[in-house]
Amino acid sequence: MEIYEQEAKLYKALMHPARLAILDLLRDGEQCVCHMEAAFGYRQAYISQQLMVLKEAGLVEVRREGLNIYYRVVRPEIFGVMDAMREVTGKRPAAVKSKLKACTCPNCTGEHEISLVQI
Amino acid sequence: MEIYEQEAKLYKALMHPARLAILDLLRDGEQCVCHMEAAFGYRQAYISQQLMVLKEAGLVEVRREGLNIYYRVVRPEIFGVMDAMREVTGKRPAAVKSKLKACTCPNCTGEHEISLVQI
DNA sequence: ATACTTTATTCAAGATTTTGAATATAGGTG
DNA sequence: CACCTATATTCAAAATCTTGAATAAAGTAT
Repeated sequence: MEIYEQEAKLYKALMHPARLAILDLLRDGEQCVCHMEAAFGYRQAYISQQLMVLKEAGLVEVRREGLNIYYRVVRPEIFGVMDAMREVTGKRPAAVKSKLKACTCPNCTGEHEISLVQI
Repeated sequence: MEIYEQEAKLYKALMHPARLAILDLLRDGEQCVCHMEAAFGYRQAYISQQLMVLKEAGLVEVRREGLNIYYRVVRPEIFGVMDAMREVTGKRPAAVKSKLKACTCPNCTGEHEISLVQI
């Protein structure tokens, strides 16, 4: 039964709305924590806690660049799981382009456009 | 964010080894509770509790036939989620043919062979 | 060094899950 | 009806999850 235990742990990592939202935001590549604050309006400590859960599950990894810390998904197959779940519910989340104004990371201030969550 | 909440509830239903095992057993059609007792060695009350979780999540439904009660999956798309998760872990569970000896339901006593979990 | 920014950790109270034990219910049989 | 069998429900203690508040740490800039 230990395979089921391993799977159960991964489902547990997905078992939270904020973590699902974070993973969706990471679909098109790494994002800094400030992005997630700006996108969702959660407090920083809260996001950091949820990111730790994803990291302990082995789903994301971290990279530091100056002041900012970027998270990325290291098991892209997890998006297959999320897509399959949307076949069950029949719904998909809206893009999160809105309310990204407050982010101050170098990727966002000025030059490039905000990346969307395209599903 | 309510879509994420709905998804999170479904992941929560999958977040338990016993429930994953039960769903695998239901891959090839309905099974009575006694099957699950025989297949996994869990006590009856325990299985019944896990089945209630799956039922409340809307993943399974029930049919009574005489003394026996048969559960079946009503959202087969959930198997797509489970298969996708096995792409993440790279492992798949073994068939559960073994230890089904003790089951006494009419489908098992004598006439037909036990159905396997074929993935 | 000092101050500031970004992110991480710790702590604790409340909520929820897990699990076993005991008991209840519902249908079948004699 | 009395009894048996198969399954469901209830209850409670232990474990875990959630969430906010406070604080720490690590890097940058002056």
